[in-house]
Amino acid sequence: MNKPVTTQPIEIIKDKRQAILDTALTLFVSQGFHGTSTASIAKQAGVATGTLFHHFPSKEALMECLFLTIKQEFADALLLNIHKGNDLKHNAMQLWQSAIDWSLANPVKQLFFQQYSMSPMITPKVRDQAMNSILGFISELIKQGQMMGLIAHYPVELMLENCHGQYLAATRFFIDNPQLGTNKDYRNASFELFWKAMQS
Amino acid sequence: MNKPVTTQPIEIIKDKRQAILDTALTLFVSQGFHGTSTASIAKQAGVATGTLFHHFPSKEALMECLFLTIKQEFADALLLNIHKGNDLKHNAMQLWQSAIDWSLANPVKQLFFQQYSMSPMITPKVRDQAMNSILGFISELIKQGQMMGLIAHYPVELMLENCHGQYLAATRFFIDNPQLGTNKDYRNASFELFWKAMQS
Amino acid sequence: MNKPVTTQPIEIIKDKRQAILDTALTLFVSQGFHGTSTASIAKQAGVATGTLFHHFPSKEALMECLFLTIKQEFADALLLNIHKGNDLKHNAMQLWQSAIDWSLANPVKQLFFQQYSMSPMITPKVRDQAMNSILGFISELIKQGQMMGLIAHYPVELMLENCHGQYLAATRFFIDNPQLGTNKDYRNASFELFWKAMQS
Amino acid sequence: MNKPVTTQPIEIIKDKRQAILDTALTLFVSQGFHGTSTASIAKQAGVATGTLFHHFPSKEALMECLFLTIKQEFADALLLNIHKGNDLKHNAMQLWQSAIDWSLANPVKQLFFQQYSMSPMITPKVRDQAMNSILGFISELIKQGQMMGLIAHYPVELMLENCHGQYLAATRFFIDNPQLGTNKDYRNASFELFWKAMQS
DNA sequence: TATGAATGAGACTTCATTCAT
DNA sequence: AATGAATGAAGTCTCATTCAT
Repeated sequence: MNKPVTTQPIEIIKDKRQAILDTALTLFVSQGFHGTSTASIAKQAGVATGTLFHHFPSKEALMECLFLTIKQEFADALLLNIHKGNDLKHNAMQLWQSAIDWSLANPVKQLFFQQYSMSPMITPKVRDQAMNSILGFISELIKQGQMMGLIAHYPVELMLENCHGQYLAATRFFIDNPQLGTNKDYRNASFELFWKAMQS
Repeated sequence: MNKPVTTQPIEIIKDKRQAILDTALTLFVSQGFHGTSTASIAKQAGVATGTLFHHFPSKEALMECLFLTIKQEFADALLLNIHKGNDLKHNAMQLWQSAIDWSLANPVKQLFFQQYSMSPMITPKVRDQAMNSILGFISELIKQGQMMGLIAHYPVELMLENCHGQYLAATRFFIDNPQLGTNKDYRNASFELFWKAMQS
Repeated sequence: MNKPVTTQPIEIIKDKRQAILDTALTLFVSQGFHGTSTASIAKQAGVATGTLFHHFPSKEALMECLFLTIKQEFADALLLNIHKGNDLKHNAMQLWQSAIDWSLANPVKQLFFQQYSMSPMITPKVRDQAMNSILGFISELIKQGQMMGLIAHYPVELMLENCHGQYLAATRFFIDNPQLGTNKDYRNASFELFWKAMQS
Repeated sequence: MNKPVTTQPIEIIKDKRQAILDTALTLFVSQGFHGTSTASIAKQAGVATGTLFHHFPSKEALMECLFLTIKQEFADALLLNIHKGNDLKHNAMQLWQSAIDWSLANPVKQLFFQQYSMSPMITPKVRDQAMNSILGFISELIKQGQMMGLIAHYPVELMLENCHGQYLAATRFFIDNPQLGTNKDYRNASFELFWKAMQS
């Protein structure tokens, strides 16, 4: 029996490891981490139960890999749109809108963050690592702004946490109300709320 | 055998149902919902496994009861400190400080909210019910402020979500840094960030 | 607080012991012995869980009491209609019709027999005792008929078992098809099948 | 390590699924459905508890599978011995004797039928399906006999139920008195009782 | 007689993980 | 790399029964 030289649809060629990650994302978001069995991930991904454990040593490891992969995707999307100009507010706005855009383009991944960023499923070490690498340059922006007198002089760590909280709130709102995601008024309002809090 | 005139320590008299709720709170926060077995709750609460199910039909029902009970406690604490004066900003600050105070006085309960307010362990129906009954008067305050020209004219639902997000961020910060909870500068800063976002 | 002198409806006055027996009958038939908890019997009978165990030392004892009580009821109904005439076939028919009548008048009790007469819930001792006391005079009738040359000369124990089997089949049929219970043709047919097997 | 050329005893080669079915049959008959724990089935079958649930989604499903499997076995045994000759009574006798033979050769399976054919453990749907597929050709035989004037003209469904009842009675008798199973007189008597009821 | 909270053994079932193929 | 039958520990929940009131 010869192996036929097929030009199969992309989805079928896509390697099993990626299929497992994709399926895990969907199921973790819709049913929770403990509500999702490795068997169900394997089944829906179209692989055998054993296969999952060839690619990931454990369920926890799969979760960690998923978390870091998506965080990296998010960071890449943000970095792509950073054009350091002289206008700090403009830069901040671009960053904010990029982040909102990404969350609207990847609602399932954003829901994944909402659910798991703070959950005990993610070890603090992994969480902090992911957070800092992303919030690192936010922190820099805030310090710069303060030195330039454009940003209020509150403790930086408090402001950082506040940024994160407002961002989560905004994406939560837009994901719950998808039709407003393209509405200029709402989009601007979400940034203005944020910026007013920050500015001096 | 005479019935002894007991002056038992309060903790022992406290009924078993409450002991179960208290223990569940602690364990859910420290080990997660799925990481906590009903057997361990019962054991640590000093009751038999069957007793838990005598008072709560299921583990989920126990969680729901716990969530609503604590939300009510929080709401009661806030309502106690509302003194409607003419100065809107002052009123808002009192509310904000009451909320922060409560979270510092009840750090475990606050952690419980951080973990479960957005989790799939809580039915959307229950979550919304709890949210609306509490955030209801916040919504009213915002609308009043807008009519008086003191609060910015952004969509109310977006502002509401933003309030919640900033509150979660502030309590997260103070619980992670307990020694700053009594620091006037940090406390004021947390309110100022919030208020600046809101004001017109 | 005075106890009012009420003339309560019979159902409420009916003593709790009987209420427990009645409820147990219904539930055992509809949900099976193991599918029925003592708690559910007590609840539906309108008594406390403990009360059941004041009247019956155990669930098994309740079952046994129920079984014997109903068997006795059935036997009483049959004996009432026995008028020993000279016509053996006529006597047999009266007996047969009485039995069918009883089963139609007490369908739940008949279903109870269908389910439990042969089940391991009833100890063989109790079962045999109940059986023999009733089938005793059937046995006598057969022997008489054989001596008179009216009944076929097969082994009595085999015929006895056959009688029982045909009776169960007939009641099963009439209970499954209640509208045919009053149909003369079906009623006569059920007896004729039985009698033809028996006669010599 | 070479794969040994095993000539293992048949019992050990027999797959685990079958071992579970066999053990379940024995235990359900001797201890009842609810008196038999899935753990005890697995243990006595020599497999892990999980294995049972790998092959059968639930205890109920195991019961259903067992019931249908045995019913099929019984039907196969009957069909094997049907030789449609011209003598209807002879055909009926062959069928009757085959059925009794099967019950004597498989007493445990027959006891299983006695206990569970009418029990609430078996869904009415499953019960009817099994019954009809087997009793289907009995029904045809009766109709044929009636057209040929050999069988009494009573309602077919009533006669069918009667057949079943007499069959259960006969097997009950022979299983309770195993030494009479080979006794010609008793065997013939059991058929004659049946046939006399049927004939016109 | 009646109550119903409390008990704890034991039931069914799930599931992450392994391993021979 | 891939498979999927097998494992057995651990989880949630049920329930007959007791006992202080």
